[in-house]
Amino acid sequence: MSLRHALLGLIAELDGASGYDLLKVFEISLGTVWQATQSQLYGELGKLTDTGLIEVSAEGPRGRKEYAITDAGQAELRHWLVETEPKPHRRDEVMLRVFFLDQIGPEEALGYMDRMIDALSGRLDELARLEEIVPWEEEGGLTGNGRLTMEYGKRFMAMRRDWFVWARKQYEERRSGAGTGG
Amino acid sequence: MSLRHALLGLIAELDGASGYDLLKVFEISLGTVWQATQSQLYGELGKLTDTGLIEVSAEGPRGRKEYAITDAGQAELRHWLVETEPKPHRRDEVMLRVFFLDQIGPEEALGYMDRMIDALSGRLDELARLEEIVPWEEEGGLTGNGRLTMEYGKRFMAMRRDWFVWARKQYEERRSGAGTGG
DNA sequence: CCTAGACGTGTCACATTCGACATGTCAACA
DNA sequence: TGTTGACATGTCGAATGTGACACGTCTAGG
Repeated sequence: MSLRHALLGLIAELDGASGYDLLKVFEISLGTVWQATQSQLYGELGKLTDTGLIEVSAEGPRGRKEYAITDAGQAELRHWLVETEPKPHRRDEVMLRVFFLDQIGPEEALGYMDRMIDALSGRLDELARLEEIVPWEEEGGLTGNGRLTMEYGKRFMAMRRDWFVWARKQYEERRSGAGTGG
Repeated sequence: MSLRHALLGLIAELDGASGYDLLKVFEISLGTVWQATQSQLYGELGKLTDTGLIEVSAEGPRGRKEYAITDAGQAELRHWLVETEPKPHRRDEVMLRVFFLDQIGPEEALGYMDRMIDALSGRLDELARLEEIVPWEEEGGLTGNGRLTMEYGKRFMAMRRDWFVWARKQYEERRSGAGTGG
């Protein structure tokens, strides 16, 4: 269960963040690699506080609670980072559909691939635009890792787009091959 | 919820498959894009049968049940494939850790990246070996899509490995830059 | 005959996740 | 003064997923 560790890491980096702040980070910055809903987040903050891995370091207006990581939390974060191995948890709906593309007509299958190629190209454009806007040299915050993640995002989208272009070509070749041959 | 549709698609392609057979497919062939545990799978087969999307087409030795897709199931599968859009559900523990690599010492951070590079290289070797062994020209089954998935797996692993190599270099440059500069 | 191992189905308790709902505060502006 | 919208925290039920357990059958080989 990594939401716990995502929160722990975030609180360690962003000192004095509230649940609301953290939610924004999940939406914007961390969202590429890990997602969390609001109810999940507040629930987990409660559990982490109960377990003593984080603590409420200050309270602000509107019931705002600012969190800080405790020594126990730091130890747990470190343990997770250096002593446990990540297990890839593969679950990809886009690729799952590709698996069953035989089940629908060729027009629709090609349509699906075209839509995916368009969507991925769009995402790549967005990323390129975003990269120009973001103030990379700014102090504090996650921009160091943000840059790495941004590059990963770009490579990932490009790889997928290129694969779809290739798969589409394969599909058409198989199709025309079966048509003229046999 | 895509497990339902993964099963539906599989039963449509592999006629007369049992739960046990399907489990093998998840372990070997489909595992790259979608995972399922045994308890999940049998549970879902029961639900699909109750809903009338699949039916038990034959019973074999050892209580074996063979499943077939019904017209309603075919319609549902088709609906899912052509009329709904996949929502990417990003959750990647390996990349999540990268986000928090600042939290540990440089030796350990570089160690993590090296381990990832090794692991990915290993996976790529495995895939190359597997590709030579698999009888691609065989009739029936998933080899058509298997080939697409195989290529995707190769590109995905290679992309990640290359990214880690790049990120490692970035990390070292930032480190020595901060050390000699400033 | 016995037994190991593949084949085969199923349940149960627990944890995690999701989406919707409920509640309230503070600042800005008409 | 009223109201809009960002800030802010929380609960609840239902769906999903995980790992362990429980049970029974058929085949090959010692």
